[in-house]
Amino acid sequence: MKKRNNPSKEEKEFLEQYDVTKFERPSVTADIVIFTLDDADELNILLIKRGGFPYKDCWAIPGGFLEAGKESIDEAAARELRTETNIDDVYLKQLYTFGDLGRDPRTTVISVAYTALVPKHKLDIKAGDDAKEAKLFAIKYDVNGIIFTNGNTVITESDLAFDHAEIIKMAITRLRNRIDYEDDAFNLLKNKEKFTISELKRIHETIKNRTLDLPNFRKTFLRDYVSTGKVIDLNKTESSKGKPARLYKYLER
Amino acid sequence: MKKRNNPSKEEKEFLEQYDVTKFERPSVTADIVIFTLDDADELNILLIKRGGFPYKDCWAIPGGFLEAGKESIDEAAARELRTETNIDDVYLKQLYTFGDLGRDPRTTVISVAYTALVPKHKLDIKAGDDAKEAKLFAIKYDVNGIIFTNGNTVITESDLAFDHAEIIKMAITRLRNRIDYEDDAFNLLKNKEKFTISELKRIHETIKNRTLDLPNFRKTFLRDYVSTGKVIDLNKTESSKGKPARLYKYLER
DNA sequence: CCAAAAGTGTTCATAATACACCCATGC
DNA sequence: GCATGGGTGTATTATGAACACTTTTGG
Repeated sequence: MKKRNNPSKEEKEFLEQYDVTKFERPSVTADIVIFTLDDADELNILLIKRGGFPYKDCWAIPGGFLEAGKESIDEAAARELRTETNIDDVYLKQLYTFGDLGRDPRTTVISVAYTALVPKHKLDIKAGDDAKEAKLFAIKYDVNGIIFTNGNTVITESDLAFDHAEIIKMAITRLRNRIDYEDDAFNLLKNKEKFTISELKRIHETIKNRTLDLPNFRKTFLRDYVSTGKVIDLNKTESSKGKPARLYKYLER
Repeated sequence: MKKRNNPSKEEKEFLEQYDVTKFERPSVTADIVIFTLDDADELNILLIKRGGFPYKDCWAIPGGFLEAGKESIDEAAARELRTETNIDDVYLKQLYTFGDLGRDPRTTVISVAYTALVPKHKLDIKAGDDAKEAKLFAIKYDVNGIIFTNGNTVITESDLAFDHAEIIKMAITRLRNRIDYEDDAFNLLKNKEKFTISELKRIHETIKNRTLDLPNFRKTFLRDYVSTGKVIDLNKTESSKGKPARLYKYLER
């Protein structure tokens, strides 16, 4: 926090008498779009089934009210992520703030939305306070737009609570736009310290929703990451089927 | 707003009894970084001198509290912009939401920051409620970082209230990153319906803080805007000094 | 030997950059 | 005619995409 230059006695008195009820205040929530890749390399999102009103039994992205004075909004988002998935220290970035009138039927609720990128094995999903269920859903598209599937369950945009469909769509768009010039994709690797070019390519393919050419992907990877020192070549290989693949390690910051 | 599927009687009762005081609520403000170009084609920002505590007599970006229930945050931002500059219908986009603990000494204040791009002649600057003065400042840089100058007045980062220096710096960075692939620059033209390539080039140069090559700028302009139909050639010219320049018109959306 | 996946090399189209030079106006 | 800014053309290099081909493993 920025340091202030000598608050005067006058100012101190003002602050002590400041009436916190002077303005009509909204509630503020931190809501999180949690992305991961499933074993079939499909983009998944964590949704919870709401246990309470409003939108009881509708699916929603996890989130919760900011406890004003106790935590920053970033901390509120991190707390919600921890509550729902038992993880800490993952990619968690602010997406956008939603504050239309009537987006929550109770009262004015400003939602500060975040995007989290998490490798699936780190997720320990548990339904939080207000949630009956919490599940991962694959993101697919059909004529009517985006859909979310998990086994027999199919969720459409209109099945989602509040304006969460809009939030999710913005999160996907942002993720797609960022992937070519930001390091976001590395956060979805099973292991950032030991991965192959093909693994990283599959993440890019999932996010962009199209196949990529491996030789070309390799070329740009070597140019943009290895040559610049952001990624180091471990000089080791790993084999499964076919020719053993070279292993790389992503260096944070 | 999304339509909800048949709120049950049970849900209606819940909503009627909902206690709005259940959670500790923060205050929410909409604060605006207003950019314009002065007659010397320098990037300017509107700052106000705070008339009340906290940070009395410090310079700040204009903004004000969201009147929850009466307006959306976007509307609050538009209202603040109108109050301070008497303008409507200009570029106004959400930038980022700032919600660190202690960023406002009174109480928890979440600030939803916006960026406005306005041609200077549209600005009718007036000091609002809480402001003693409102003035445009040229944005410059020196060893200690960003500074704001207007005649003899020089404002440094530490002269700004709250975390407004951080907000302004983020706004500049975002503006710079967007200018190559978004149409933002057109909003700073004196007249979007009638402008020359050189006028647009000067805006790009100001924002990027470096000179550009006119032949190359023209080429990309013709390729990205004229050929795509986003801008039309008016087939007219305007002369001042040197060869008369061809006039273009930007088509909104 | 064969399938499968990794890795190399070549070609082509497009884009960014630098810069030499010509054009139309006012004075 | 000459200074001034507008406008054209060309060469160089970087980037993105398509694709043919080779290499190394497991079975």
